[in-house]
Amino acid sequence: MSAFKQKVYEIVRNIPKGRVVSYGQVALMAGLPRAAIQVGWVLHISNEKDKLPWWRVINNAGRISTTCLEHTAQVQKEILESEGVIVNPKLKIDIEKYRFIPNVRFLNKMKLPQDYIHKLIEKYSI
DNA sequence: GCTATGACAAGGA
DNA sequence: CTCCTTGCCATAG
Repeated sequence: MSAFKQKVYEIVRNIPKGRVVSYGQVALMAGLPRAAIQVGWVLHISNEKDKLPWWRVINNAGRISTTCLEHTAQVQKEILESEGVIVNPKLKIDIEKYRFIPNVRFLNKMKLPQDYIHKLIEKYSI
């Protein structure tokens, strides 16, 4: 398994219940700022969906964007709502209200280079 | 190594 | 707000 996949798994596993993140955020935390689409791919092909809170990952527009036939957007909506996240009928979520902002300790856990972490802190003041 | 494929993102129309 | 286009980059074949 690639390091990228492992990081994605670890990050997604650590998203708190009732919070959400965007694909781009996960990519950023995995060390690949522009690999958002790959994050979706990793979740899509993952055979550990039962261990991963994949439903807490949505796109940056605050919309559920899965096309997976086994785990539909409707299913994702219901799981999120069961965690207290409000999803409107058009699958839209107030992402800024529920967005999970990682702290420095969380980033350190991801084993990213120190200078990369400092960049993130600088750029996003987290 | 090259091409096609996306559970994406950002900006324009 | 909703489409559409362009840029992106890890994988699969």
